[in-house]
Amino acid sequence: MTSTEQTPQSAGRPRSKEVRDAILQSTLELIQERSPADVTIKSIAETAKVGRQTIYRWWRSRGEIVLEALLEKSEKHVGRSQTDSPQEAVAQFLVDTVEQARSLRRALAVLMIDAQVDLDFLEYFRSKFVEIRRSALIHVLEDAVGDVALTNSEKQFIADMVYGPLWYRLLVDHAPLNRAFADQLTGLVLDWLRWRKTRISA
Amino acid sequence: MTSTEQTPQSAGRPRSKEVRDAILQSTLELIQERSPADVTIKSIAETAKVGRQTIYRWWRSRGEIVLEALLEKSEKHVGRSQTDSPQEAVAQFLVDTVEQARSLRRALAVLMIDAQVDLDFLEYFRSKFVEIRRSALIHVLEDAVGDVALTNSEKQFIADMVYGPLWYRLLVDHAPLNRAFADQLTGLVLDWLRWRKTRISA
DNA sequence: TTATAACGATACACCGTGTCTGGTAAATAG
DNA sequence: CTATTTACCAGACACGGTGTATCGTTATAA
Repeated sequence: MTSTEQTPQSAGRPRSKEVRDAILQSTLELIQERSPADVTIKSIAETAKVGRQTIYRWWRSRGEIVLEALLEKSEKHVGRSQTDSPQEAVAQFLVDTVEQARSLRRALAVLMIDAQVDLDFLEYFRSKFVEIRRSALIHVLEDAVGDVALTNSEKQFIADMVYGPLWYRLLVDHAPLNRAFADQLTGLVLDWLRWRKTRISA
Repeated sequence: MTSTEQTPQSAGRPRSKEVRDAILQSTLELIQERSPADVTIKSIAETAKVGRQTIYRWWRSRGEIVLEALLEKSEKHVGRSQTDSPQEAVAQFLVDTVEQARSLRRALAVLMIDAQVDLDFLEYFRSKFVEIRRSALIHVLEDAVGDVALTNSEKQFIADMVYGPLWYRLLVDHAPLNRAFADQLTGLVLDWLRWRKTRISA
C-alpha cells in the first residue's frame, strides 16, 4: 500500500523516480526550515514543483512521506563501524542512535505528531519504525549478555529504558541529545546487563 | 497571561466562572470522544455553548486550555495516601503517576502534540507541567536516599528514566500503562537508589 | 446614570484539505 | 502506427477551522 511497492510494469506511463525523490527531499528540507504546522501537503508540492494529486496518489498522509524519507536516509547510513567487544558495540549503537535522533529531531517529532492524530499511521509507524529500532537494540544487547537468555519481558523493559528517555528528550527538549546522554544510557544498560548475568535465571 | 490570573476587579462585567468551567469540562469530554484533530476551538465553543471569542479572550491556544483543565483536575486529586517507609512512598508515587497517565492518556497526548507545533507553548508546558512532575518525583526520591546527596545530573537522569518510558508508552502505545509497568519502574528506581547509597560519593 | 468589560452570535478573509477534471507525456498491447 | 493505460501538472471546487471584528446584551464599579 506504500509507494515503495511497485507494480510489475503492466501498462501506462511509469512512475517518475525523479518526482518521488524531489518530494521526499523537499519534505525533509521543509521540516528543517519551517514549523511542523507549516509543513503541509500543499507546501511540499509547491517546493518540489509537483502537482498535489501526484502526492496523494502515492502517500496517504504527511506522516507516510516523512517516514519513507527517513527510512531511505537511514538505509544509506548502515556503515557499521568495527568494535572489539560486544559491550563496545552496545556503546557504539547508543552513540549512533542518539546522534541520529539529534540530527533528525524535527522529522522524528513530526512522525510522532502525525501518529497521535492518525491511528492507522500510528500502527504503521510502530511496525515500520519503532519495532525495527527496538529489535536492533535487543539484538546488540543479546550479543553482550552472551549465553544468558533474556525473557521477553526483560527485552521490552530494556528497550523502553533506552528509547523512552530518548524520545522524551527529543520531544520535551529539556536536555540535550549529546554524547553525555548516550554515555549515561550506555552506563545504565551495561550495568543492568552485568547485574542480569550474575543473577540465577528464575 | 493565562486565564488563572485575575485582575483586581477594576470595572466592567466580571469573568464568568460558569463559562470557564464549561469550556474546560467540554474540552476534556471532547478529547475523550473525538480524534485530536477534531478537538478544535470551534468544536469546544459549540460543545460548551459559548462564543468563540470568549475562548480566544482567555487562552491563546488549545494546548493552554487542555493544560489548565488538567492542572485543575490534578489539584483536586492531591489526596496523598499514608505510607510506612520512604521506599513505599516511591512505589506509591509511581503507581499513582502511571495510573494518572493512563486515565488522562488522550489529553496528555494532545498536550505533547501542541507543544511540538508551538514553541512558546512547549516552554509553558515544560515549566507548568513537566518540571513540576519531575521535581515532585525527585522530592520523593530524596526522602528515600536519606542523607546521601544526589547531584543535579543524577536527579535529571533518574527523572528521565521514569518519565521517559512513561511518555513513550503513552504515545507509542506498544505496551500498557498498568500496575506491572509501575512495578518495573519502581524496581529500577529502588535498585538504583540502593546502588547509589552503597557507593562512595565522589 | 455612565463607563467599562464579558458574553453570545454572526460575518469575514484566509488557508489547507481532499477530490475532480482537462490537457499532456510516456509507457505497453495489438 | 494506433489505441489504451497510467503518470504528471495545473487549476478549480466545496468543505471546514482559524483568528479577528462587530453588534446587541448583560453585569459590575464609580
